[in-house]
Amino acid sequence: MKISEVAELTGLSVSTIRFYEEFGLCPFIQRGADGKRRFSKTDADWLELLASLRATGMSMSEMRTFADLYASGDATIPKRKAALLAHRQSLAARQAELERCRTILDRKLQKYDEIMKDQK
Amino acid sequence: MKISEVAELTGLSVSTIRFYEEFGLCPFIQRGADGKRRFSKTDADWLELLASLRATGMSMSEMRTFADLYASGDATIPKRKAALLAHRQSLAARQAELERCRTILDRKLQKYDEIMKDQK
DNA sequence: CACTTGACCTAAAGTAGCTTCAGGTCGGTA
DNA sequence: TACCGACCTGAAGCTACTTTAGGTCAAGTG
Repeated sequence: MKISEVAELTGLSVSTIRFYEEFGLCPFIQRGADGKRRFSKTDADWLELLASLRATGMSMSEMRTFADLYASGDATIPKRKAALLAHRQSLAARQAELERCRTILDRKLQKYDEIMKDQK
Repeated sequence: MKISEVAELTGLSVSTIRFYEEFGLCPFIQRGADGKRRFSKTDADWLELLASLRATGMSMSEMRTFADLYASGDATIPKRKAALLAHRQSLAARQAELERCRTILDRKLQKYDEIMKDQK
């Protein structure tokens, strides 16, 4: 798979994928004889997971910790599971926070409606 | 109201509030004779709204546009309402995206469970 | 009464997470 | 053969803050 295809698939930009690789988030990417990156299905799945973690607020350094576990093989799966469970918790908190902000926006919209009604 | 109290109230840091003022996001902050910022209830409410907008992904430049409308008085309320409605749409999209990411995490957690079960 | 502490101030530098740019190498096509 | 588009690297630029350095002032303490 080419880098542009993985970008399409994951929603990450081509630059971001290269940036992640340089940062050590995807350790196993092979190169063809032409020097270009070749992504396996596994690589693509891994990047999709990284994209979800990033989109839900995991920091680069946490992601690197997670990637280091990934690079160390299946023995680290319990640790990876624990990390994902913890992150799921923080995601729930983030979702609750977004809901809270939504009610603030909605209240503000209501106030605007009242003001506009009064002025008529 | 002191800056530290507004920080407490809004969840913004003291530095962020100063940064927002310098950037022109809160035009009406008065200073005491001692040179310190004094926040009215209205100022605090405005910063709370800014905090919600920021937390839900509005950019600084969009926030400035919004703040400029705010500074121009009640005549701009219809425009402000339109801006908030548009932003509410993008918030909904963001929430949907978080849900999507959550299912990806959950699927991954399930896979981990299967692998760990197989190994026993 | 001197002294320290703590909240505030400004201006400037540092940071995270990307994106954009400059400059170069290929393989395919008109 | 000459150009196009996708890839490459390394470095600079950008956004939204945070941290640091250095200073003022009021209040509390020995």
